[in-house]
Amino acid sequence: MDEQWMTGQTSLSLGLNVGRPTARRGAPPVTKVLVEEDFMSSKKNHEVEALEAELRRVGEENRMLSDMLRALVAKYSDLQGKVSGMMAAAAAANNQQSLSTSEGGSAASPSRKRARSDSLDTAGRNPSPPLAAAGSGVFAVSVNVSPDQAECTSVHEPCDSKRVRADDVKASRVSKLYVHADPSDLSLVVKDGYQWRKYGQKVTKDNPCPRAYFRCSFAPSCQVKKKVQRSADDKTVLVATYDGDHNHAPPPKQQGSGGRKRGGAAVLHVSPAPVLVQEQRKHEASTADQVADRKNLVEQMAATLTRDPGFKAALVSALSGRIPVA
DNA sequence: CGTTTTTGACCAGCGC
DNA sequence: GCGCTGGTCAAAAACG
Repeated sequence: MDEQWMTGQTSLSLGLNVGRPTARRGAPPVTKVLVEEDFMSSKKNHEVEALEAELRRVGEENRMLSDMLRALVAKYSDLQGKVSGMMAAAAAANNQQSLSTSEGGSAASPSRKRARSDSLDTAGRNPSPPLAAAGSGVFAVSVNVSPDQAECTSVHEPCDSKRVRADDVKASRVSKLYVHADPSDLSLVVKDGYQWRKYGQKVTKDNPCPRAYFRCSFAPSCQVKKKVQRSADDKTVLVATYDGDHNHAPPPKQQGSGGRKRGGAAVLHVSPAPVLVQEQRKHEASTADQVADRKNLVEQMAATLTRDPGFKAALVSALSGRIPVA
């Protein structure tokens, strides 16, 4: 990170009082010390000076962290806009390319192979889960990437590509969804508007929380799979990994279909949906709406994060080791 | 009774 | 070849 973006930001009232309250409480009032303890005054003075210096340093650090967080949010917003623009451009380019080569082409690249297999069920396909609107303070971020990139885009999981098989690469896209769930809710259920049937659960090596495996139960032919696991870092965050695309329209909004209770978290989908050729025009028409939605979401996420004392603590601990103390 | 969840067993890929 | 690990299967249990 360069310094400029940090210094450009000046005020953000986050209440990041890093260590300040305890320092204050630990130090007796200066005047009292000076009056009552003459013989120790010089020693106490030193302590007070040290504490004041520490206080100033912590205050400065507090301000710096606030600035960094603000800049981070601003940069995130900016990058999100750029990424969506690039994805739209790339999709448009792919659209043109596939249109020019899809008929009668013999030298099929891997990506074209996938596109062809996808085309079998392209009609009526819904590219990404129609995630339900979030409740207040609940958010999720989804990243749509190619399968081999997917493992590296997660903040919560280490890059681990050894399990990426050839047929996985050939398979359809992978997207990740981060859902802020109630910590007291132990279920691994992410409400995303589709019906899922759990077919397995496993405890993985890198995370003590079990990982649940789901298949789409709405359409038997639908090959979409979903893995849900709590983040190892933050147990309140559910990480849902979607593997593939639904080949059917989303089910009508169910109020607990089948009568079964559906626990879990409300989510909010942030990412641009993976756009297929046939849906490209529709997508472009709604790009303006999506940009506006993303802006709102970024603001909502920032508000959520800044309200969360746990996030502040984690941010402070994460950054404290990286900021050189004078 | 049909559907979903649970859970131990099984399988395949990978590293040593 | 062996052990480890992630993913899937399938029978039994649970649920509405």
